[in-house]
Amino acid sequence: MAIKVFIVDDHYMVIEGIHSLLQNEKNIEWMGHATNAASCIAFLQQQTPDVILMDINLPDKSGIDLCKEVKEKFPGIFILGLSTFNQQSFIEKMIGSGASGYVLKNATQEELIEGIETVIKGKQFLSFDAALALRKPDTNNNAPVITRREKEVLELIADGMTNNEIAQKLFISTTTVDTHRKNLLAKFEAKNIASLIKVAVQQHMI
Amino acid sequence: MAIKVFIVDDHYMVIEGIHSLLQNEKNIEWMGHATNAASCIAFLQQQTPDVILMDINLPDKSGIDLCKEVKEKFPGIFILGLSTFNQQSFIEKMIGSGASGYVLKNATQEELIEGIETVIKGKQFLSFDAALALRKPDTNNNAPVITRREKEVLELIADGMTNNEIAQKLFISTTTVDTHRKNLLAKFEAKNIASLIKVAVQQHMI
DNA sequence: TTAACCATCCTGTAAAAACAGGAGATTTTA
DNA sequence: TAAAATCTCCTGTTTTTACAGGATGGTTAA
Repeated sequence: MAIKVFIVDDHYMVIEGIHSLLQNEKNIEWMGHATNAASCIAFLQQQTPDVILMDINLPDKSGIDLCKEVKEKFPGIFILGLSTFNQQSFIEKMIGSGASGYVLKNATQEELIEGIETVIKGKQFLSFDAALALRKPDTNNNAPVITRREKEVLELIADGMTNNEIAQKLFISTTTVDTHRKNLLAKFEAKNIASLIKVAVQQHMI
Repeated sequence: MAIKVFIVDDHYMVIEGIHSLLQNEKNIEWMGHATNAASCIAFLQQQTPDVILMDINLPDKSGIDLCKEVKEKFPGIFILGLSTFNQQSFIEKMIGSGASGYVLKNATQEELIEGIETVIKGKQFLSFDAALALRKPDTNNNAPVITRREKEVLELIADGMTNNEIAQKLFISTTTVDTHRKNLLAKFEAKNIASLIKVAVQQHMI
């Protein structure tokens, strides 16, 4: 029996690309597509695919949230994440929300089909690059591990607040905020906040 | 005579999608694809397409730079930008670098073909959404227009350099760097450099 | 050909960040 | 439980930014 595949992505060209990659596979049945989370849910109330290929960037809600919703309402459906980003945090969140794996949009036909055939068996599938990212944490990635409080302070700094303002907002001393700032600079190996913010935004940490 | 089309995009699924959208068009000849700027240039030294569909995000250099390079070396080729982003600044830069227009990746088959057929005549083509973005300047987009020198200074600030260091690097006075910094803060309506850098990186200005 | 814009430079002051070098209390984890 | 990590706080000093309010010459575009 063919594997029933449905796709959710807001880019028509990606939908067409995947359709094209899968159309000659006898083992795979194309059920159609949705370009947003709402119409995906509407479709699932009518029909039940085996695997959903799901973008993490949708116009109405994030793929991570949609993933969670689908897994709650339709736990039997396997979800394979789909994204241009190769970010450890996204991969982890997607899998944390119930996805069985992850395929990059620059994956080949073979990888895509292998991914679908792997997750249908209940196994996990990670694209080559994605697997690499999970296996060696923070090698190329100079984004450090920061604590919850440090992240909180960092976000307020990035919003333009001074140490004093942050201290008042968090009900802590200005010197404490300064310490967090100091530790952030050390962890990022940054010379000042300007270069730190650049890296943090580029790494999607804020 | 069929229009010879070449595509540069690092996502295999997008390449497949466009191929699929164009394969039944008798008026269009598919020349193939490149997944990075270097192999695109190498291809152009062998063969000459009429239109290049070009992503703005490539692994080795930005589509904006590649666009400039192609137009210098092969001025007869028309370039149609291709992106998931619908950012005014990107559209403007792409066209400023010699592109004849812009198609979004969520465009339909009709839009894509219309785009190709329009630019081949030497006319400009802008996707519906892109045209809208150009028509209402800076409604959603709070990214200001900055000068070349300001951008240069901004990038050095984001790299962690102080006013003094930047002044030495650019052979100008520290007070001049301070003035640029002052003007940047005013243009971005930012309280300090931290919040400015955040916005600049998010808007892909640096 | 003016006006607008751009890049350059200046003096001065106040605020904030960066840097050094601590230390105590709590929470997490091995 | 003991070590490690985290969060909290402190006193200083130096460097850097931010802000105010100018000015000059050059380029560009109505």
